[in-house]
Amino acid sequence: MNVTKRAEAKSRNVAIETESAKKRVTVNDVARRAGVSVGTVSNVLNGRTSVSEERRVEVFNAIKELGFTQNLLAKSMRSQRSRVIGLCMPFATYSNYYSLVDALEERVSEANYQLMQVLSRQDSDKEFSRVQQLVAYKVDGVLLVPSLRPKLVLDQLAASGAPTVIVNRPVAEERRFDQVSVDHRAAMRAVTRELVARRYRSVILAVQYPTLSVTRQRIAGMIEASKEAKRRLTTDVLECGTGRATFLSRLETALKAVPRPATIVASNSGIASWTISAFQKLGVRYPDEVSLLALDDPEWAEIVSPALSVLRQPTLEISQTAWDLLTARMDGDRSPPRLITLDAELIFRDSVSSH
Amino acid sequence: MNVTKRAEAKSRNVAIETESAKKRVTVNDVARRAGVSVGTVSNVLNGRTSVSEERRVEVFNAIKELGFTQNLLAKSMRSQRSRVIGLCMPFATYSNYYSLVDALEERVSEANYQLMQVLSRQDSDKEFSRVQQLVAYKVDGVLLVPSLRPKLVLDQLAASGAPTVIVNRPVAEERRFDQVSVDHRAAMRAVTRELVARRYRSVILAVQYPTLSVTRQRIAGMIEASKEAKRRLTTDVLECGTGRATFLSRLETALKAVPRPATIVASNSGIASWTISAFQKLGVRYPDEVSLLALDDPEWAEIVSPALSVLRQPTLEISQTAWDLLTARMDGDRSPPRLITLDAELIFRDSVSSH
DNA sequence: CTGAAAGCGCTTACAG
DNA sequence: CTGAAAGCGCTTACAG
Repeated sequence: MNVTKRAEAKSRNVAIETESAKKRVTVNDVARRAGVSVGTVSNVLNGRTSVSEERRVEVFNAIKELGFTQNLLAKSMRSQRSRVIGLCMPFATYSNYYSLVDALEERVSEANYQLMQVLSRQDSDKEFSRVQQLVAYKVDGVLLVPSLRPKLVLDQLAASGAPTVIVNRPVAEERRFDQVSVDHRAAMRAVTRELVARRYRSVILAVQYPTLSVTRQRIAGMIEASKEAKRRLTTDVLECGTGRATFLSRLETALKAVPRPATIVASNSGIASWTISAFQKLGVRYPDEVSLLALDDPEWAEIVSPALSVLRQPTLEISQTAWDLLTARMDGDRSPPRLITLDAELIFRDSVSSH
Repeated sequence: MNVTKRAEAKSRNVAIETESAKKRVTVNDVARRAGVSVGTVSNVLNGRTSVSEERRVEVFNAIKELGFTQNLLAKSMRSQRSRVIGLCMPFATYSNYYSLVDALEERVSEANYQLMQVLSRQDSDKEFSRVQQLVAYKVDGVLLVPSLRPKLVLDQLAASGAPTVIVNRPVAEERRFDQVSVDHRAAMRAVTRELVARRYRSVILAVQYPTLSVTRQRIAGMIEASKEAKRRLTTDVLECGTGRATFLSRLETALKAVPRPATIVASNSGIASWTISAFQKLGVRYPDEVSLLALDDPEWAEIVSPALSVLRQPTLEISQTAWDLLTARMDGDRSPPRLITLDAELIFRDSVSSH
């Protein structure tokens, strides 16, 4: 109905400018008004130097008088550049992710691009179809925080030829795209070493997705550090399950079996929050009985008491690096894909005691 | 360089399918392969019934063989419908906002639309230019959480004719667009009444943006409730300022002047978090000395201790309603704009004592 | 420096 | 049910 209305309004009577008839002003109208050709209008619009000052002024006047705005869809289509960036990530509601969105939106919009955002919700089928849409909209580039099984989506991106940067979650064996993330293995090694130095006897890594590349790297880092330790250190991985109730009982069991003093390392702030709840319910006092550390840095870390120790992800640096890599690719950079790792910052607060 | 490369690859040699020559498969190629016209391919693609089963199969085979994917830019341009929704909000990093993004992305993508997201960062100039971009990309509809001074952007949207729904922050005197939000005045009235019933003698509303419509409505609600109260209730508004240090000293001053028992009502979870920090620094114990309540519901409300009392925003309901309104408008609904208000849920936890 | 023409990849009446 | 043609609103070589 809307469309029919528009179609009517448009049929051969461009001159009409009634309130009701939705004026659809194009470069043609501007050209006519300014007494130049559409090519010249286009040249003015795109800031090409080849237009005389006099005509430029005429064109700008016509644009103002007619209230013309460029149709970016048409422009994208003709110039084969959409100036749209696709962003696909598993979630929007974790600190790690919305901080990234915030930082990327800044980069992207300052470079005069738009952000088209989709969520995979950690489901690789959804991820595939969402990214397919992005590709079909001819985004100039894709920023991807991959799901658990990103093989198909990555094949799809490779086939599409869309410049792509993998962010935050490295994909092992993937050599077609740039990747930027924290070195999760080194970070977890550093965390574990620090716990050893503080005379902890056990570390439990609480994870949500055991098969996730990030998780595996963290486990590897934890084990490395425990092997090289002079003191004996028990390490364990706790699968959190999908519900709070499950987690609560698993945590309770795990705590019984573990040599003290022990630390729970929560792989994200969601789990850290579950853990604190669980501690409250179980009557476990931290850090007196068990310590706690989270592998990302929620905004509430300092207002819970005791304050939460965290590994702070370098979100700004990650987003800046990802954007730089992506723009280089969009500008035609054909050099071999790069794997960039950044350092996270370890911040100890009251939730881990010093012994 | 990228563009030149593509242009080369495309010049008249569609048949070539070398690895290097980026195949750009179009409906023309599909039509040729299937031995039908492009019109028929289009009809198949759009699920029109007017195509014989036999041809449909041929077309689908050709699509599969050639690895064809529709160019949604071209489709949008020709059909005058982009199936893209523009979303503009001030921030991405507050619970209120990222929950909304999450819920809206679900609605939007299930309806086979895409989300183009921009942030105004509470700056009306930025808001204006970002929304201009959205309009220029011919989004089919706009969801707007307005900034402080949204007049120009709303005029712009009205002029563009893009169906628009104002979300979360109602704009007074605005009658051109649908609006959906919590009735902030009623909600604050309810909060205040409840505090009166609990024998509180003073309420301080801590706000970030005194001129924001939401803030003014809340103040009005607070004052209404205080006037109707049988017991005397002191009400005050505390401007938080832009930095934590400023806030800390202002809060300290405010607390001295106020009759006890008193409650701080934080207008969002960010301020609630600042307040908790400030309490910790000032050695103020809540709720013993002062109570605390936040007007949105961060995920950390239950893990701080004492647990935070909140007014929970009906994010899911808001996003569902906004989406319903928007789709109706996009489908041509021309009925008078509606102003829909939803109820928020008041949840008392330990941060407000019962006296 | 400027204009006329072709074309980006689709959809949409309109004949047949 | 199907095809040929026009056109969405731009940009881009190419003449002049």
